[in-house]
Amino acid sequence: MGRKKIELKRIEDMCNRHVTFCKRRSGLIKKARELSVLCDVEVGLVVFTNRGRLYEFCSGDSLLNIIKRYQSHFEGRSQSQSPNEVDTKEHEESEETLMVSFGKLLQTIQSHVEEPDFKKLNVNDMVHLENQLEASLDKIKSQRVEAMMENSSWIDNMDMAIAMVDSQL
Amino acid sequence: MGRKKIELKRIEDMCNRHVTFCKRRSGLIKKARELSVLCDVEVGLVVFTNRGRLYEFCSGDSLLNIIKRYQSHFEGRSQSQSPNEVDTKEHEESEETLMVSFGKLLQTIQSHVEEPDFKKLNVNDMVHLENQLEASLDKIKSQRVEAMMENSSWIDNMDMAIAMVDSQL
DNA sequence: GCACCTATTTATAATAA
DNA sequence: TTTATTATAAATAGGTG
Repeated sequence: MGRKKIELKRIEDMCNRHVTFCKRRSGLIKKARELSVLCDVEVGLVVFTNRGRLYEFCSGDSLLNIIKRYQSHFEGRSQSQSPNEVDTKEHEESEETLMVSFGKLLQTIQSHVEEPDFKKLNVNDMVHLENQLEASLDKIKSQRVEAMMENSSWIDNMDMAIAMVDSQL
Repeated sequence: MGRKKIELKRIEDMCNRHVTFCKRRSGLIKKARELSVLCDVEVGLVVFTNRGRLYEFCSGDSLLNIIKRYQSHFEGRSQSQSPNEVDTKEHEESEETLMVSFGKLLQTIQSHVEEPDFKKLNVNDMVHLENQLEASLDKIKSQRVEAMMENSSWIDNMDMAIAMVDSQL
């Protein structure tokens, strides 16, 4: 709905993409609010930019409440995949290999970080490292998700586990 | 956008309300998908009817991941400050502090990875580590983007830099 | 980044099936 | 509930300040 019809794919021009993001983000939030008011339903919405910026909307007090409600919706059953955009990834890579390469990657990054002039690290190198780290993270996540599928009681002791890790860090 | 303009308040006629809900719900989800594709952002959306029925959308694998990311966004600060439509950007953190904490995080993960029974690491711990790593990555990225803004010639020697890093890894 | 503009495209209200 | 129609209201692409 504009001067021109646009394709449904990532807008490549970064500047244009950002302008469109600003406009459509506010449009989406407006629609979410209208739906919640007109139809008397609870709506929760979160948007993460790739820079890690967060935008959110919720119809009630706090999104955390809606999230709780969402999570409790799945308690006691095996986690089913969300119907949208089902992921078909390749899980062929062995866990062993995956972890070794991830470890090496971490070492490389660590050595960079430990350098006193890390801040002067070439920005291009950082981009590359970020991308590799992200890719590794994705693979590990997908493996974890698989593990979760097999052990559906994982959510029960979540709080305890988080507390434990917190104390370690 | 219809034959008539309607007020922004709860539709009292239950039948009409439900028809409107069906139409607008699908419209909202369509908009959410478009935003995520066009602007390359992560979007999570949940809708609860007052009868407890759930409708959801997310741009990635699972809403649970987006929720985790959302929750980790608020870790380590005063809780319960999540007002609607708030742009939560905190770039106040000094680069120095940022890199130190990132380094510590890497060390922690590294020690986990190096353990022989890393594969048996509790899945919940891994989720937590993933989230922290992701958050750190986001912050570093945004700082890098800022740096790029100031030095716009960065793209020129991108290929060379990537080749260099490749040979290091 | 935001506010405004205008030509177009989209969403949808009313209605019926 | 979903689907189709169609007149109309809204959203928004591209642009300017």
